Amino acid sequence: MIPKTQAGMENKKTKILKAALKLFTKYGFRETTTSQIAREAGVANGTLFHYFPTKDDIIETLFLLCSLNAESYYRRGLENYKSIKGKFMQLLHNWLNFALEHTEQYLFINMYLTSSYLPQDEKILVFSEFIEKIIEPGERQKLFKDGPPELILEVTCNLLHILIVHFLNNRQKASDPEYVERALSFIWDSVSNPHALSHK
Amino acid sequence: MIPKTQAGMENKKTKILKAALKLFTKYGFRETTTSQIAREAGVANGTLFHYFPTKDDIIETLFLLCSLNAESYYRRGLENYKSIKGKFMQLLHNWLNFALEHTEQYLFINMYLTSSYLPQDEKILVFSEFIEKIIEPGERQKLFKDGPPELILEVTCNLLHILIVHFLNNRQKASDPEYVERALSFIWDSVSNPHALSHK
Amino acid sequence: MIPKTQAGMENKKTKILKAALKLFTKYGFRETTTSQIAREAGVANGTLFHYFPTKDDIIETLFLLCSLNAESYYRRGLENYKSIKGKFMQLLHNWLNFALEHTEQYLFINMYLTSSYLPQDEKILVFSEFIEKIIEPGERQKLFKDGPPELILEVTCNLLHILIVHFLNNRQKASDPEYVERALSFIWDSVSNPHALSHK
Amino acid sequence: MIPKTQAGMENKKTKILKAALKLFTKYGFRETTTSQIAREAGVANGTLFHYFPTKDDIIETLFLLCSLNAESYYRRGLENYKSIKGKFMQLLHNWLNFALEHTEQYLFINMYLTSSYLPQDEKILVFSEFIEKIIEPGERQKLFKDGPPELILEVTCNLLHILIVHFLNNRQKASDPEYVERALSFIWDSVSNPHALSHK
DNA sequence: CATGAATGAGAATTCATTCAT
DNA sequence: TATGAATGAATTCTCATTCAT
Repeated sequence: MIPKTQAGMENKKTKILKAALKLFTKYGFRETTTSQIAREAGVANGTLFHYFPTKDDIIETLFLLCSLNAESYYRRGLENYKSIKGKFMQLLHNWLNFALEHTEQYLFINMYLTSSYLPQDEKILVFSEFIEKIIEPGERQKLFKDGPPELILEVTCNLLHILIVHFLNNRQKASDPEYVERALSFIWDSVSNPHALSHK
Repeated sequence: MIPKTQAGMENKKTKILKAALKLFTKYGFRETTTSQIAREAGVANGTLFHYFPTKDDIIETLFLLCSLNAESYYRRGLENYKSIKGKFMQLLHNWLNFALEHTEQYLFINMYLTSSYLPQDEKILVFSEFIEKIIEPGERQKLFKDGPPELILEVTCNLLHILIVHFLNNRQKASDPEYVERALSFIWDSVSNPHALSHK
Repeated sequence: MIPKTQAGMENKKTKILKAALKLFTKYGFRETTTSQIAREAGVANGTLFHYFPTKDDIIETLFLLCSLNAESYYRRGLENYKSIKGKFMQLLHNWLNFALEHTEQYLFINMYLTSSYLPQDEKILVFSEFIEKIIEPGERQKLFKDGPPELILEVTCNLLHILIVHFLNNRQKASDPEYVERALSFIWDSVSNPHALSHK
Repeated sequence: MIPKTQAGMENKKTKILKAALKLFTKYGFRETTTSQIAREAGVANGTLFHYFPTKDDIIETLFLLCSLNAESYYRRGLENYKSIKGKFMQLLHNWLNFALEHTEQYLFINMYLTSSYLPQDEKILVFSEFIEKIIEPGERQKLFKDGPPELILEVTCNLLHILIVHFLNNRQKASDPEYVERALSFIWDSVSNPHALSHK
């Protein structure tokens, strides 16, 4: 995730971010103190504030970095699919892979988006593209159940999250493509219109 | 006739719990301080600790009370249904009604179960009965999708929560029995085995 | 100054204010830390913040109290004088007496009004009455030199301050009424119009 | 020809001093941080400490430099006057001119001498010459009011400061020689013995 | 039972200063 | 000489908890 550029200089910043990522996902935002982060990172307390003026800055920076990394995942292979359902399913796979390969980052994004630590309006909508490219076109094709796109998004994200947590706790099952496929289809089944002719 | 002193005693304890419930659900566990609770309850700071040795005790007590109240709701009318699906759907209705009538209590239970304020292992499993009475029998009848009962439970609870929040924000829709029925069926659709003959 | 009411309750608050008054006048606002004040007052660090939410609150409270005390001094005997000059001179004596009897309080007021620690606009004009009752009427009678009333006030206050500091460092001279009278007349000489017939 | 390296060296030192002078007079000693000074000077944080081992060193150096500059002003034209009053008045004009032409330097000297940032005993008496050459001889001639020379000095400096601030805020008035003359005479009137025959 | 003053262990943050390069 | 990353002691302030009354 965080670039490991020219040694020394970025090193401490990286260490701080790594420590923060680890502790935040383990204990929560408020439960993690800046001195814990500094200690875990092996730097002095003041060093942390040399790089990040406030605790919130660490959180925002982490969110930005994790989002960028996630983005590089969730676009993958979308062009291979013409159908909405194909794109939808691919996106679920992409998120799952991201979560499997960058578990802390995935958990951090989830924490950030659901936390009450930060005011709602500061949260960037990472999923706007998902709505624009998949849900709204899908609705025009009557592929999804009736209801506001936000609700479809909510249901999708939450079900996906549950399944992701399931796979994180049972990593061996994540190696079985068939099992994964079946699990992820539940999501489509939940939000798609059963009467639609979704001729894949 | 209830003796005055005892009434008084219960009064303050109750006031504290009510204040805590209100503030916790509004601002979160860490964001609510014990002195805020005392002020809201109209009692002295020390009085709060007379009844509850620690802040966590208030939270635990509230969870217990809310759980008991919830329990009295979610058993309602279950005996009217023989089929697993009937019981399952009734249970969803019960939770929804509980949330509509005791919104703060419902939100508190949800907060408690998802919060990182308390270590995971302290959280009591409120839904064990749900698993024993509905999911496990249902699985034996192949009514549910394959997967561990905990996963079915998780999916059910999360979808239900999303819908409940939707209804809390759109209370007038909650008065339309047909709309409610349709919304809650999505949950059954998500977790039930489509190939099962669920002849109610 | 600070009321010593019913023992215990006010005690700590009083101790804190006394300690703050002493340290602020000795070392300045920024140079005095809240823990120094707490230590000097013999109370715990948190106790200080139990009574005063912020450091600035201590300063504001002290200023208010000192101002009230000063007020009770600088009105004394003014009614005995009909002439502007008589009132003017009496006021100088009153301030001097206040400074001699409540040195720290006088120094605190002076610090507060000249400090850059607090934003200008928060400073209450303690001398508005002086301008209204003495300088402006005096100007209408052409008793003072030409110039904005604020400048007359400034010169008066500054000269007075210099003399007060002189007397604080040479207290025995303050016991010589003649010497005091002569010293304070310098101020009148500086700001009064030499051509005016100030027939006392 | 000035060697490049040396020029560079002086350059940075000068930049730091200029930046410090600007910021100190604008915000105060404690309110100005060393990194603000470095930033304003356009040098690295460490560079500042290469030239000045401590923050206080910057302040002391500035005071020395400003004092030297002031000195070059306040001696000007003194030799044209034989009388004490003539010299006294010339000195006031010199200070005023210094303040008008080097406002920040004047304000810095004033700040330095009145600040509680530095312990009293570190403050050097800049005005010893004033006392030796003007006040003490003047007192022997009974030109000044009775009182210790330090008091005469204090009164003079403070009144002068008030007037200087007045002129800094009303620079157009400083261009009117007659107005200036009248304003500065107030000072002489305040400290001089009215019974003395000050036949210039 | 009830009070609320008192506590003190941290919390986030600041900043003059150091030091390796 | 010049840099700027790194430091850590100190600062203001928070808050769950205690305790004498």
